[in-house]
Amino acid sequence: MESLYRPEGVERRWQQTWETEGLYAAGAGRRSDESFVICVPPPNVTGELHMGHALNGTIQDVLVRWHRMRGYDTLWQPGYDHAGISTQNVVEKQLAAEGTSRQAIGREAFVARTWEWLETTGRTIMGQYRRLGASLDYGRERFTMDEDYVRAVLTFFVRLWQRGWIYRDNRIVNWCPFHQTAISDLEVEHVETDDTLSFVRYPFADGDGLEGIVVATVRPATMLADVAVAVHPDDQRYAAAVGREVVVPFVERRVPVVADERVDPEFGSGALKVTPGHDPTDFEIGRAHGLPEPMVIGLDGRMNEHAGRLAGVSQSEANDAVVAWAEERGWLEKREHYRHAVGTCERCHSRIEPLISLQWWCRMQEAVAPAIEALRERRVRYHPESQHRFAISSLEESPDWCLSRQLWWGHQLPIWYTPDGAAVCAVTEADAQAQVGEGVPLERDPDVLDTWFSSALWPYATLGWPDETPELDRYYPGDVNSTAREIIRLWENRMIWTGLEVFGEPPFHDVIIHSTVLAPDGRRMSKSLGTGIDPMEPIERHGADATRYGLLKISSTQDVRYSHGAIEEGRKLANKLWNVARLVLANTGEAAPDLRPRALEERWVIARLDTARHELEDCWARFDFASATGVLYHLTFDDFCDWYAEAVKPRLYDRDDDAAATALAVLERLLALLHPVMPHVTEEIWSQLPARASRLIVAPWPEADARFAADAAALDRVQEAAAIYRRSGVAVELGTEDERRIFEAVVRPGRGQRAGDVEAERERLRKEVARAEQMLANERFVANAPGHVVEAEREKLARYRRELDALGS
RNA sequence: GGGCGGUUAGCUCAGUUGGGAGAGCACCAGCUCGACAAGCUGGGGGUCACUGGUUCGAGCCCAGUACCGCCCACCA
Repeated sequence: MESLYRPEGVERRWQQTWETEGLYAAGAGRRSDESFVICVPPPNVTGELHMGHALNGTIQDVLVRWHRMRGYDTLWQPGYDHAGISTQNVVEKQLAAEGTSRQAIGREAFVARTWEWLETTGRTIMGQYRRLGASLDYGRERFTMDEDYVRAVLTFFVRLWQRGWIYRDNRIVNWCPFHQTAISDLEVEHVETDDTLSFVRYPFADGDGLEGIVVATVRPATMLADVAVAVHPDDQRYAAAVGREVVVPFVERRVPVVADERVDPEFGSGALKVTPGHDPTDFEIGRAHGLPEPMVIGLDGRMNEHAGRLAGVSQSEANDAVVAWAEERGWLEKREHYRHAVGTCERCHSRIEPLISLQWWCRMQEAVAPAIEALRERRVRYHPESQHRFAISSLEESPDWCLSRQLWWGHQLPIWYTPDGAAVCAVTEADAQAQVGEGVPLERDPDVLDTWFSSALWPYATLGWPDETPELDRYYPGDVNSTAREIIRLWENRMIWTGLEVFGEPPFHDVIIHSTVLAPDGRRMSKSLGTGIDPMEPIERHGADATRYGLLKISSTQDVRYSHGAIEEGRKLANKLWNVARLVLANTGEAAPDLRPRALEERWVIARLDTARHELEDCWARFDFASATGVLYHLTFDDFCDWYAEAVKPRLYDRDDDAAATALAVLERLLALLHPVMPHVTEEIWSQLPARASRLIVAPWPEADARFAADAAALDRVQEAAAIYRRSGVAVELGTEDERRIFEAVVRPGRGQRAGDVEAERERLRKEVARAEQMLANERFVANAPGHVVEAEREKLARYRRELDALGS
């Protein structure tokens, strides 16, 4: 064994071994009927592992490995999301580079081309998960476009249809002119943008031309589709105007002035031009007042055929034309700089065009009610608690879900139209035909479903639903789900309500919302900012174990900075472990692991290991992974290496059989405790221990062992004496042979120890004594402080006095 | 605008019923002994963002302020 632990080869070797030996598969090492199930958030099939995946993968793997060691039937379900827009985007770009387009090659060829691309280039992340040491059951990989999965999606859609929650309506949507599709509110990214606010006068139709109402707009081109001017009902400035008519500039159309509470009297002039066709608020006002809904902007983002002489021109040209027209007539009051948030497509960053379009929707209110109840009753709990409240309020606010997308890559809607326009919904065309009768021609709706629709079924569609499968029976409902904060609405909440809809039970009982990992400078990690750090880099440099440890260590709060130091600490820990194992292995001869504690340091370290076991279990149960790393670090460095190993070392050199057998046994326990976080180095060392019954990955998690709990403080006197000696050079008298032996072994007095400063140490202790005396002399403290606090203070005082006494005065 | 998180050592961060300010890294010094390309030991270094309040006692609880960040949001 080399003295420097080199993770590269070791980690890859174990990753392969575990997988080929079937130890990642569901049920490996199972010793109990209880199951433990996590489904991985299906990454985009086009994507690569980023830091968030690495942290999330580590968190899930720790829980899975811990439960596997405890004998649960564990299943960690892997797979991919087809990522509708994203994937279509990639392939379209390729086609563009080849001088063609999806329209040119047609839908069938396009979909075939996408599949082809996926086979060659997609699906890279699971390889990266393997490199992280993630013990997913890779043999069960599922894809949201698998044949069976598609059937699940369509079946669920039909179910919603039968519930009466699916409807088709002309409503305002977020239209991406680049992707040529509607996208949901949640896919719109608001970006601060510099703009110009134009104040334009709308003269009264029956006035002399100078009077009128001034409105403010950043998009003068939409004036062509204005159907009213709205003011707040309580706004006295305009009270007299309500009911009159004004003339829309440029188009010179007469429109009414209406009163509506959605208008903010504080903004601009307090009057709002109403354009139901191109603005969400205006759309609502329009519907409330029964106004028409003309549109002047087309699906390509340019002015359409209803824009009169501006038809075909760009919006910015149209803006200029309208403003110029108003200015010529003196109807332009002013223009001012204006900075505001503009909706953009999160994939292509095109400016979103709100426009009215005919789409399929899902009514949400009734659908999510059971989920809200489940969350309130804590049958599902989000962690941390703040996210639980957020999840509930998100569900309460659920707007109807726009399900249709004008894409080709995805699950085509299971809806067919008859020649007279009636829509029927069925999983297969044959079923649809049966509904309308033989001989009636049917045409399938060309749209596909929102990508998140299929993700919402992930926990059970991966287990074979809608068929009744043994997997579904055994592994649904699952246990935990872990994901990023930003997809609580998009994914997490939807899995909960669909699971309740189908099974009456939520798909898991705990949801971990993990930290967002920011760049070291505190900015968001992103490719476009150049702040991204590829997790493969620390993995290759310092090892997956070190990276896992480091990511868990920093994951204490909701936004955390990536820290190289934390990963470095993980590397140190792995190296330390490796070396203490060398010490033990090199000096235990033919001994086999057997717990035969004969000496103080052995009973003590067993007690310490048991305390750490308990603390770790507590951490895992509370999903407090950051604290767990601290427990492991101090257990290894301070307790195991600095005290136990140093104390027992001379006995190992002397070939003490009991010490050797015990050393191997306590090392086993240490490795088991570390395994969920640092699986590779622990398995590597484990494989070199004699008499292995199994791999560490499926070895039993240490049982509670309270036999030596009373010895947890056994080294206190020695540790006290060591501290005094190291600072002052004075060796304090110790009571027992064991204590003196350990002191000699660990502190090694006389070997290069510098003189120390006795007087400085006395002074330090005198101050402590004085402070403690003062505390205890304070009657209010003694009367009000909890008993254990006062008692602790008394003990401290006694100890300091003892130590001072030992130094002589 | 709403919600949430953060502000503690040079850096990254712990600090869980309020009870002597901590860790890792970095820095300085000593040691080097048969695991440790290092390790061990000791040390310097902090108005716990700010202002009030509650309390015998506040990093922690309350009110407010200021910055930083994340998410959400239709103010044209």
